[in-house]
Amino acid sequence: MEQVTRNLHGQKMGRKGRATRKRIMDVTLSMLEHRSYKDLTVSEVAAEAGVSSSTFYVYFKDIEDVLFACVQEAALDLDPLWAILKEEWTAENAAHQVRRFVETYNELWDKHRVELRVRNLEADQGNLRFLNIRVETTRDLLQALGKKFAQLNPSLRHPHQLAIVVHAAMSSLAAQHDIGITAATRQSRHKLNDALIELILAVLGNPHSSAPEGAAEGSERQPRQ
Amino acid sequence: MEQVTRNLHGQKMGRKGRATRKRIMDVTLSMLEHRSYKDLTVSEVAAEAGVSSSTFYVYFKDIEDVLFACVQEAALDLDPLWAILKEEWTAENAAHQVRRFVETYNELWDKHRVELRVRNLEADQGNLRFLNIRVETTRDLLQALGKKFAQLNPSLRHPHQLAIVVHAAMSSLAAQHDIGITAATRQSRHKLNDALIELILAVLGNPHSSAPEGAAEGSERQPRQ
Amino acid sequence: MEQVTRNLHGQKMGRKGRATRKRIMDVTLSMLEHRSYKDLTVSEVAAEAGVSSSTFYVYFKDIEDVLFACVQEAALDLDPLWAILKEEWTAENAAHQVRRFVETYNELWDKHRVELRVRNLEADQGNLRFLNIRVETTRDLLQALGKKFAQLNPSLRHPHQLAIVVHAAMSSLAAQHDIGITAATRQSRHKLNDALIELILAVLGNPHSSAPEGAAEGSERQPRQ
Amino acid sequence: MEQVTRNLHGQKMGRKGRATRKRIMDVTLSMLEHRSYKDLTVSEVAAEAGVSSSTFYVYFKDIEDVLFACVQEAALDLDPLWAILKEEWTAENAAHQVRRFVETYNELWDKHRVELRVRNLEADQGNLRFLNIRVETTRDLLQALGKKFAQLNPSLRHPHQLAIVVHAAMSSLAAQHDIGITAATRQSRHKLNDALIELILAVLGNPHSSAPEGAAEGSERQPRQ
DNA sequence: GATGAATGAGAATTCATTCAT
DNA sequence: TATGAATGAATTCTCATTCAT
Repeated sequence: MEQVTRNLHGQKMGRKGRATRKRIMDVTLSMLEHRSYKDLTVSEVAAEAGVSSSTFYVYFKDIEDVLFACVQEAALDLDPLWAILKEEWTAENAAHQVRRFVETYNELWDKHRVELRVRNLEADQGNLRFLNIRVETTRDLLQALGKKFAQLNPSLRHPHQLAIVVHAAMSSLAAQHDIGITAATRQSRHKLNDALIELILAVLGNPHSSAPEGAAEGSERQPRQ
Repeated sequence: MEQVTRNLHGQKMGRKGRATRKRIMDVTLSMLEHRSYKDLTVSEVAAEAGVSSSTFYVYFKDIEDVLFACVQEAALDLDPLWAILKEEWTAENAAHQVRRFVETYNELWDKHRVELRVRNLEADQGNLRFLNIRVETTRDLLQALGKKFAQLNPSLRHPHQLAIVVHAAMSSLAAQHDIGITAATRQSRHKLNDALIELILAVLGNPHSSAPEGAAEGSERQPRQ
Repeated sequence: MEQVTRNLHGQKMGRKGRATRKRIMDVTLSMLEHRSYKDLTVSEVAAEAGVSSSTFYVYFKDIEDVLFACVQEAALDLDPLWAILKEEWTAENAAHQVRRFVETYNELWDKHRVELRVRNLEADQGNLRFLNIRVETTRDLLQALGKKFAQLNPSLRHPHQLAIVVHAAMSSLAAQHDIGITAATRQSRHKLNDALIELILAVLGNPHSSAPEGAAEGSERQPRQ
Repeated sequence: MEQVTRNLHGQKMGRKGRATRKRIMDVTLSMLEHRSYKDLTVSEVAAEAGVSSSTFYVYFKDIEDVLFACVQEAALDLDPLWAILKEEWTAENAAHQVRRFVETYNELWDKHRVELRVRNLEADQGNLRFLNIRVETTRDLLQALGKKFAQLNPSLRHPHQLAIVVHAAMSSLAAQHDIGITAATRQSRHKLNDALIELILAVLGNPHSSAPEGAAEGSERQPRQ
């Protein structure tokens, strides 16, 4: 992904220009934490960013344009997941690796919640460029995850589809989790992760049970089956 | 859910009024099959429904209001799922019942795709009334599903959470499936369902293999390992 | 002023019809106690009166029409003032009569505040029928008042103009007095009346000082000059 | 009263912006000379000012908002009255000063008739910001006038209330005077002023007779009794 | 005597967008 | 690099008003 270096007027951006552009992006994201996408206006974003709306148009075509830029940026941030996938997954550490994968995935959603939510929202409605970037950023990852599954349990009939399903569950849970943040729902996030992991391990042949590592947060004792 | 009997002008609705109201709802849903929610306008909807936009405002406050009414209506249509949950789930028929549940769930999404997508989209953005109706319509269902899981596999640590996770996967898959409908994606839908079912059965202790029943639509039958 | 006996559809009004018509008038007046005339709508008035807006049009052409009817009704209620003017005003009872006149005038405003305010508001903006009814209801009264003035102090250069001026003061004070009703402003109303009466008596040659009759309300003792 | 420096879009107003804003205010006032307040529309005002209605909303929220700005401006124009109140009022010149005060007051109404009428109309209906500005602009003035009264006639029981009453009369007369301008009513304005002045002087102890100074316009001079 | 139902007409309002500076 | 100023073009929205029942 090449660096954006010129604004929409074709001018090379200097330090100040880049700062303004970044500010608009940041402000847009932070506004979306509390407001609905469909009600966000250029003037409001500009005002919040401390520039006039004319200035907005120096850097972006419209709000969607800003958000696409944000989504692109967020898409670069998959390294932590790849790191895990590049390690060895064995019957012995599968439980551990699966847990790390799920938790890292959640962390990425926490970090890029707004961008990912917008990406999915647009993609689900058929917006092509968001659909593409979702496919592109997910495909290889799910491919790799599917391979891990296949390798851990060679008898799986659809390892790749399984990866897709697991991913569907993860992203759906991650997308919902922060709504109405309360101690109660926070707690249950861990339980949901535990359930998800249990599910995955079961299909992988459940090589080893997985005790949650930071087991402090209210997940109940687990009678070994 | 009590019957709506008065329009926004406080008039009692007669047959004609109810028909007009319904027409606006239907038209809104069908337009959303091909257009983005945030670009839908009252004037367009009204025109498409064959009424003036003033008439629109006799029955609804805005587009969101129409959609909420649609979501409410769709929420009443859960009987098919409840029917399955009210049957006996045994080790012998678990595979069968799980498959029926998943497929029925998919059918409901196919029938109410637009309403459910909008419901989730608004809920995910924190819109309270959509959030509430989502919780309300899902809660008891997942409770019941969790019980089935617990009963089939008493050693499950988090049967209820498992139901939530399974539901997350189902709805995420169902929500995405129609984008760019092609023979290819249709096929993969069956594969994804198979994978999902495999996943569920695995965690339930995989009592019996599940061969897809209506195997007509190109999903490969694969004799178990 | 002949009785209104037919509605705008030309139908003779029976008991029920007259009741509905009256209800609309009453409701309009009472709404104007707390809302601005220019924001009042037919639908709101109708709703408040418990009828549909179609029904409104059976009895009145528009809101102004209702109000004009109200103003006409209020205009019939000048007898208390005429009663005082028909009595004898002598040097001895002048103070007493002036005070009665002023206080009775205030009572009429308290009773018909809304109608009179609307009448003046429309008249001041040049609305002819309101202008006329104001002139008609005031003319003879002021004529008579001027005569009393002339009779009590024959040296007055402009007794009639004086009556007009006095009336201007009275109505202006009466119109403002209820704004922000507090114990404080209520009290000051009596003081203002005292001042007004003092003014009138002064120009009448101040035949006898006028001690406020119900002297309870905080008006100070009055050193004789 | 601090200078308005930003428009409703938050932009700093430059020369051009200020001019446009002023033009809208001027046009609004002049339209109200011949039209009723409640029928004035934003589109009409904008058109008359030679701008689009969008431009109107750059500077004002609605018509009331324009008018409030006008009223604020008019409220600054009380210097001529203050000038008179800062002079010495003696038994010898009282008649002269009172006449000057009354006539100057009338001139201010002639100059700001529309603003003042709207201010009173809104205030009388309970509109708070108009109520406040009326109180604020009148309070000190009446205070000062009351002091003059008290000083000229120390035996007055309610000099301040007297000032209020006198003001009520003045403003009521001034407000009505232009309705149906005719030679006849013009003449009577002078007579009414004369009557008012006579009234005031009477209560002040009538130190000296007051012959109208600019006696050209048909008001009869009447040598005192 | 009353009112559902619908709407025409126009007014309010919003907003993205342009352009000269 | 930034922004006042202005607006076109919709869109929303309101309301009085009509008419058939």
